[in-house]
Amino acid sequence: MSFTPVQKINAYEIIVDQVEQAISDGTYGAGDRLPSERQLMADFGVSRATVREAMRVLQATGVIESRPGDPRGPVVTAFSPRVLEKSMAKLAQLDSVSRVELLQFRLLLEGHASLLAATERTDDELAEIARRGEDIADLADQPDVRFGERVNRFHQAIRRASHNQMLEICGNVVGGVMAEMIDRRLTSETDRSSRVRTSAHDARALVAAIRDGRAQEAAAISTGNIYRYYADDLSSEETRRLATMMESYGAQM
Amino acid sequence: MSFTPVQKINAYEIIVDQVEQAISDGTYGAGDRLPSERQLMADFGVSRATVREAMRVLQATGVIESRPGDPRGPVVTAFSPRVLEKSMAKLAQLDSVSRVELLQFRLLLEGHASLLAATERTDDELAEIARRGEDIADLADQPDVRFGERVNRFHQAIRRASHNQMLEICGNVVGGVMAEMIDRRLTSETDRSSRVRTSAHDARALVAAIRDGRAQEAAAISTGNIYRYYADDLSSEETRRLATMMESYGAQM
DNA sequence: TGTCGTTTACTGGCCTGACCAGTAACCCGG
DNA sequence: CCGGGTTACTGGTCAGGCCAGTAAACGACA
Repeated sequence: MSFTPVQKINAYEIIVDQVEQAISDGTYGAGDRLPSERQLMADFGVSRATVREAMRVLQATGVIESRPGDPRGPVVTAFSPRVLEKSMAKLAQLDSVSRVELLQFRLLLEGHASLLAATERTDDELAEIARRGEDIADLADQPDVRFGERVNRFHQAIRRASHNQMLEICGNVVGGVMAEMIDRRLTSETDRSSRVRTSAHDARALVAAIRDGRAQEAAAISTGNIYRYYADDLSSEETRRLATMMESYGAQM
Repeated sequence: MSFTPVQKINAYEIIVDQVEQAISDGTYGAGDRLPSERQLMADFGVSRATVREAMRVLQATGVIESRPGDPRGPVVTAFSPRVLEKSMAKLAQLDSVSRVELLQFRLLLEGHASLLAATERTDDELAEIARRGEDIADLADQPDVRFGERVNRFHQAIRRASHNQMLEICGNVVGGVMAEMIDRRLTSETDRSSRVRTSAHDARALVAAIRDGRAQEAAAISTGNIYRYYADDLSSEETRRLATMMESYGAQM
């Protein structure tokens, strides 16, 4: 016989749980309106302060949105990756998550996004990918535009064409975090222009591979490009930890 | 010239931002104590209700923990993936995410976890993996123990040995969601025992591959096993969407 | 009849002030 | 030096109130 530890639950938590339950069992769906705070206060038999704390939590976790003055009450929001992004960004910036881990994870996501995009993409998506790819080359004449962000948009189009939402969202998060890191670090102009050149070149090759459905090649190009971007800064230990993964994609190191 | 949309910021949000800022710039670190609500109320020049709403948000996002009666005030918590897990779980349970997408994503994570574990694992981790693998075989005599959960624990040990926290956390979430799906669906006893047998067999092969550092093989076994588990239920279209990925791991379909 | 401003009845945001149960440091008697 | 009671705090919750904002209902005017 085992005892389960008693965990005292605050009043506001009960409200949060009930609302989440009501949403997950379909009582409320995206776009529906919750009762007003004053109504909830009567329904749950608690004070308004307690209701408000519960609303704050639901709002912070991306479950509802509320706006002062709207007589229709708080609205149940459709899923948005905002919360996911924030917590993942926090994880990524954490000291305990090393650069290698982040890079490994990114290679993994981008590699497979390219792989899937090569077979799943529609023609419209291919066109969008190609357009974003050309945008990178244009960077050569635009010294003030952020490089990391532009490249990330290219990869974003690929992730979308993978037709896998989990992959897409997670990739967007990690890609966004790393793009920001790049733009914060990139200072030297000569360095920038050389990076623009190689990235634009890789992008064209990648677009071609995706166009022709050469999935493995697409993955190899994609991961190879990302890898080479960071290669200079890596220690030998870090390089070793990436080797197995790069090999699995058949990419050049 | 572009204008940025005005975004009204609530009082509590300002408090949240300031506290998060103070933590990210090192003013407060894990384990440190925030001032009491009454003190913060004086510091920020707001009412206690507002301070409390801010505290609730910080608590919900896993930044602080607070306990009634503690004269030392709320404690700044070390990062915990709890929030990330929750939002990830929400993503995985999203209706718009299809079975194939979830399975694709899982194959991706488990495949690379096995790949990395083969080269990065310590001896202790290998022992733990082997132990969890044998636990699966034991299931044959324990009809009441949940199959999906047990297999997930095995994979969990592998994910841990990959030495990549992002991979580990995401894998745990997706693995957990799918394990639950399995246990909800698995009813027939003859079906169960046959699945136990094949899974136990695959687990032994996987442990051996990881032990010997045969990374690619480990990934192939891992993904192959997971795939075969669901293969019967897949439509031909779903099978097609998985083919490219399975091929990239060199796994049998 | 249809349009457009105004009213109105709400909404959420925030404040004040209060009571309670819990905690841990402090202090004092042994 | 030690142990138990005291005390000064903590967070949890409540009641009631004011404000600015919103949108729907309304009514006047064309």
